[in-house]
Amino acid sequence: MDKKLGNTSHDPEVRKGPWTMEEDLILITYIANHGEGVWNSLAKAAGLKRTGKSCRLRWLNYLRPDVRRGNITPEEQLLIMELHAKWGNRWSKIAKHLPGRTDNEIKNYWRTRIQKHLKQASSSFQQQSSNSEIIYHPQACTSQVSTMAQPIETYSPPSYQGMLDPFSIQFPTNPHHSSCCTNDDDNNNYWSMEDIWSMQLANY
DNA sequence: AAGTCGCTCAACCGCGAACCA
DNA sequence: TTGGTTCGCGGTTGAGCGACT
Repeated sequence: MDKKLGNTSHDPEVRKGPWTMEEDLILITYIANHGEGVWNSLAKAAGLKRTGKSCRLRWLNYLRPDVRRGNITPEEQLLIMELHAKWGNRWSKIAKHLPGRTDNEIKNYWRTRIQKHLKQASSSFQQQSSNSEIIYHPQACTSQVSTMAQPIETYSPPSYQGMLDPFSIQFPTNPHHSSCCTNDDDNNNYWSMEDIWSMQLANY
């Protein structure tokens, strides 16, 4: 039993997995009326069969009205790299400097994009270059920052450029739309935050 | 067309910190 | 001070989807 939570993970009453639109609406409506915080009691009071933890995560990472969705901009990417070089994996701290971005989003972005490319870059670096200076170590919290003051595209070694194409910067066509949920025509199974918020406002 | 692979990201888990009675 | 509860963080997992074979 997880003593940190009011509910146990074995509790059949506790729902896990993806949130439904109905659950989202309940959570949004409840927070709109009562405010956020005290997540365990909030979950109970709202009638959600979720842990407080799950509610908090859902709200902070997805439902909050000020959450920015869409691709990370070059400026944001640059900032993430600078701050990561300074602080390491302090995602929440980094997220505070990127308005509308969540720690989870930044963490995922780092792991799936930046870290992967940095690893590849550094390995190709080590293989073919003895006089090049490795300017960044993904895991080194105290690594030099000064040379990081540019996006990956420009600080990467020449041998690395070719593989940057898929990593090239893409500006979001609609920053309010989640890339995974509303990026195509048939969103039968998904809903955008605009949908949810318009429904919530209608209920409010 | 079907199967496989790789990538992305939402969500979960475990732990330590903070808070409170 | 102590023990219980809640919060917040960082690491990890797994479903979904597109690309590739």
